[in-house]
Amino acid sequence: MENAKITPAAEDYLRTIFVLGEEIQPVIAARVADDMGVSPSTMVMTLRRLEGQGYLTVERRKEIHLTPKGKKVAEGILRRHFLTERLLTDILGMDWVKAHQEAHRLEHAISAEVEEKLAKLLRHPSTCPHGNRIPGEGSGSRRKEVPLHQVMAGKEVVMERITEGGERDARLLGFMQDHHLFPGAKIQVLEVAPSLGIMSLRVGKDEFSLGIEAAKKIRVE
Amino acid sequence: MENAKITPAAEDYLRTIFVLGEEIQPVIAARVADDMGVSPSTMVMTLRRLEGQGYLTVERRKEIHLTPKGKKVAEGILRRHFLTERLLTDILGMDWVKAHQEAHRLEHAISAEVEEKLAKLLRHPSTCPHGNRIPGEGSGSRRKEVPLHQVMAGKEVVMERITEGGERDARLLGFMQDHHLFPGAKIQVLEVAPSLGIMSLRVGKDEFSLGIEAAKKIRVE
DNA sequence: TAAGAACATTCGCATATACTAACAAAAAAA
DNA sequence: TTTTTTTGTTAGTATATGCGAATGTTCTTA
Repeated sequence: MENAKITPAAEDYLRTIFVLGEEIQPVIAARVADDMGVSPSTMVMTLRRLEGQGYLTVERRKEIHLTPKGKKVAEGILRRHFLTERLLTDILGMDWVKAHQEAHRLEHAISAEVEEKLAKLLRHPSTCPHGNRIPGEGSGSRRKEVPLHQVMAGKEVVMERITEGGERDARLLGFMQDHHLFPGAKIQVLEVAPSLGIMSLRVGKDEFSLGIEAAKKIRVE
Repeated sequence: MENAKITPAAEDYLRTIFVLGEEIQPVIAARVADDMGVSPSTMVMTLRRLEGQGYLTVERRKEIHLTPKGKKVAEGILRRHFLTERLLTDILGMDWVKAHQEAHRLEHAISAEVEEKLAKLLRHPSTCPHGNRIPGEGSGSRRKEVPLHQVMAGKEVVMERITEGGERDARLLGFMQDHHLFPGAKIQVLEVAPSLGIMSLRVGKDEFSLGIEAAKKIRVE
């Protein structure tokens, strides 16, 4: 087949569309443009190119759907992203916050062979440092997870992961690092105040508040 | 200053010009174009851009000279290239031949911070796997080295490095790997036949011939 | 249903990179 | 010095990415 070389930018679009598709129902150009911080006109052109290259289709209702080919690219880039994050944190000792940004650049330069060696070196980790599943490692034995903001006051839950979307929020990541909110951490939900858009949490002996919007990006239990 | 972001392609040009400058006297557009496998017209346009951005100057005699700014970029990319090669060979267990090619892509995606962590993890290696000095590590305590093709028959020498230019020759790299011609290897020069363009070597108990042209890319003693 | 908000599209433009083809200039060889 | 070879330069094209401004569509909501 036309195993045409794909550009970093195209990989980013496909990844975004894929990730977005796991969170919102109809993935539409405006959503993607928002997410990528790109103008509407650029979006139109890019979608045309990607459609022409067989990575996706745009339905009558303007819904964007990845083809198997496009999905494969998206999962591949996600996998390399997560493996790179693990390399950066586990082997190079880089912190949570930066690892994501750095991986975002490196992921496009990693070949199938390096990807393989990396997975081996890291002993085939099943998740990235932020708790997200690494495509292609282990089966989908994902426990039932709940967004943190839906947990009722009084309950204790275990932090599972930050969504892919949340990973890009450096401030949130930094905040979580400061409060030791890592995957596996036990969280006590003290209070939920939707009217204020805030919830109170305790991790260990540390009590603090978190915005509901931010809590939506954290999955627990 | 105008700390403009530099593109991967520009980094490659600057690196090539820098490396070429260590091997041939007047670095001229045609040389660089050859080396990069790019058309003359592309070369002209690119040189204009790079000159306009203050990375280099083109003298009256068409000689290309890097400015301090350009040299800094070139050394930086070389340093990241070599560190990446070490990561690939020493940590990931990748072979000599592939490490170079892979590093060539990864080097452009490595930030100052990752570079630092990498150097630390690798314990500040002074050379790349092919024996080339890593800029910024240790002083220039380079022993006097000689191109292999200038060694007279009967002498025994120690393999020092493959030049940066030679690193890109995958065939040569593979050949050397097959014959255990790594930095530090002892080489006995059995015969030199310039008329045939060939010289005979012995490494351990392995005797073989090598082209003079290839030998020029190997530095010994 | 009419108005406004949200979304998509077109147009014109810009940059970095690269090519071919034609042509000009300079350097080296005969 | 004349010829040949090597180099450099222009011009015209192309692709991938991106922008803003103007214009259409479509959807929602009052």
